[in-house]
Amino acid sequence: MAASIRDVAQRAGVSVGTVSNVLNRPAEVSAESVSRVHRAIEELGYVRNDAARKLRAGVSTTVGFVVLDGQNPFFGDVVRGAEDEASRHGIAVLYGNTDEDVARERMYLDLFEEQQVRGVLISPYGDIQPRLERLRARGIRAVLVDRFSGDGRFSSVSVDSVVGGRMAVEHLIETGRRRIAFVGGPFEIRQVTDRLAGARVAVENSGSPVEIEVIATSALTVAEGAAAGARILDRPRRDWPDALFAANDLLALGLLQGLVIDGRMLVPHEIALIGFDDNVFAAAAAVPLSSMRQPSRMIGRTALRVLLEETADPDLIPRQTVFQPELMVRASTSPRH
Amino acid sequence: MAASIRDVAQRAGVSVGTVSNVLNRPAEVSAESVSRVHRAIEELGYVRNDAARKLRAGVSTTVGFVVLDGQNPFFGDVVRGAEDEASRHGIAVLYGNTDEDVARERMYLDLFEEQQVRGVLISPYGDIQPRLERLRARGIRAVLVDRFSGDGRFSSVSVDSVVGGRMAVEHLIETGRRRIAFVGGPFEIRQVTDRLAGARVAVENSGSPVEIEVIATSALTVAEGAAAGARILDRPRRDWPDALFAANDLLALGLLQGLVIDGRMLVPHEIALIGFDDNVFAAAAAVPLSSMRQPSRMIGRTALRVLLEETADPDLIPRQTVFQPELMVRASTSPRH
DNA sequence: AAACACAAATGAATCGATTCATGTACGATT
DNA sequence: AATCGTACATGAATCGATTCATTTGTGTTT
Repeated sequence: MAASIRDVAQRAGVSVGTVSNVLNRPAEVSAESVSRVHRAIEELGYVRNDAARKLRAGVSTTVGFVVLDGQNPFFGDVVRGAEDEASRHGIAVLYGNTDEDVARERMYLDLFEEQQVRGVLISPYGDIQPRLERLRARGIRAVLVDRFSGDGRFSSVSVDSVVGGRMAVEHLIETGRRRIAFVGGPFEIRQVTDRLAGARVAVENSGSPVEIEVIATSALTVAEGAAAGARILDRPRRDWPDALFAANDLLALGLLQGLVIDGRMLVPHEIALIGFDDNVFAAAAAVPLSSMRQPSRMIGRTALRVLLEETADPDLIPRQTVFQPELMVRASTSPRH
Repeated sequence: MAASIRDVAQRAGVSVGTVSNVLNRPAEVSAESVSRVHRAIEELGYVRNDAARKLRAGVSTTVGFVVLDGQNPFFGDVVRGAEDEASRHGIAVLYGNTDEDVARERMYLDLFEEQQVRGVLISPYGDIQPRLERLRARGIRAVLVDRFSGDGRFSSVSVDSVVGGRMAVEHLIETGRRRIAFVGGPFEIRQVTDRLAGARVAVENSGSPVEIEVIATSALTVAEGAAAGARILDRPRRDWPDALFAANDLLALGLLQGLVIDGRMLVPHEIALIGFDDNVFAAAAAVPLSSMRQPSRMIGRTALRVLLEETADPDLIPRQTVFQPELMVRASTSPRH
């Protein structure tokens, strides 16, 4: 059997209370005891039992992160940022992927509640306000990630998607495009509707006669992007848009692939293309992809930091952190000639 | 305060033992009691305290997964597969990213040990055999992922990288290439050396006068791939290889980007290119990328299943599961003309 | 020498779920 | 009527770390 704190105490010739103090508040213990206890720990290969610790002290060393789409490099980066910050505090990130599925989302929240995690980061899909309220009643705080908390009941860390959508389309208009299509969906995802809303604002603000249409997809994936691209090419040429704004880079990369005819890229000469997220593959695409950069890692770090601050001081009122996206101009939106 | 099992017992008018039985072995409890207990649980919003459960029963509902490179879509898929299987068993995956850093790897293993996870999945970087032995001594089993366990002390689930490397280069040779460069590194990563070894086998087996050189990279990333591509173009044209085998798709996609001159792709006409992993972005690249497909999700699922079987029956002896990679031929390795 | 202050160490009580030896009730069997 | 078997239910003991009221020890002050 693994050594317990009692074994360590016996070996070091001190009481269990002292061992616990060495572990948790060494300043209150004599140097002599500290070193004896450490030696005993070393010799026995003692490892603290987190379950017992959590049970008695009520503190947990894990936070849960419920992620919308684990395949998306953007979320990979966000998780990575949260993890970086967490590891600095000796905290582990329990990670759950919902894949835009309400049942899975619910399951992970249940699991985290049983585990009594220190707190929860979540990029929500369904309407989970009630669940989060319940968690809070239990003393588990939540921070929304990549999603603004409309009513301010929870803290959030996100990027302004409306502004991002506007900037993207303004850029398309400035470079001379007039027939713009927004490619994205499903519209249950808040980021999608926000980006579209921003796009519409840009169109309305432009003095020029710009048209915008919506091409709906059923998911934000490469495959859906490619399919949407093929659908566009099926139309008579005069009905083609001259610019595409994809709701994220996965779609955009799929579109890029779909917009190849006989090995000839239509991008950017016939059709400009801009994505959202600026993931690692955007710059690396054969036609380097213009995109709206989100500080993904920073979002993760910040969300974790906010969460820890809130759990440290439960009286803190929720706050919304909003980052601004940044336009990355690359070849896929070069003006024609 | 949150309701405990005692509160539930009181409300339902039964003993705590009965409540526990309802939760864990309902067959041994009368239907009457079951329904009363369920009603009480409902009314109180009772949620089981996992810490107390783990402390007493010694069973954990989490497994740890130590991942080499969380940014890599390949590992994203593997994690996803493990998660799918786990959620089916009501188990959560604690996930830690090492980013090819020995210290981080160690940190996560410590954390998992404290948490007394049910078991550990790990795609190892450093030499962790001793750590895993120690975990086992504590009753925590480990399964190696994407890495064959040389001495058979642990179970493993992986793809035969040597065979994969051989198949990739055989394909290059069959399509008429003769000056092959292997692009990859660091060589601390076992998969890299295995793939190179396979490549060498293919060269030796070929009757033809095929040359192979090694272009080393310091990481398996898109950026490193692009840099390697630029280095190749810096050479006088007669020293160019006519085919590249990249150790993974991230490198290959970077190479693709690097091998663009004045908007003209050198791939596949001047240089053929094949990657490894067949990640989502491979098929979507502007020059669709030939690659060695690994059943990534299946690897994750299988690893988790093996782990659960072993923890259920500690007497099981370790077994090695090896999948075969599959050659996906796309435009990037088309014969010239 | 007595009184006091302070530092350090002690160990029993505690967190909440599980387990298991023991108890109870009731019908079946002799 | 006595005995037995079965089905349920009970509740005290337990897991291991933490906490805190108490004790012990040492030095200082009067």
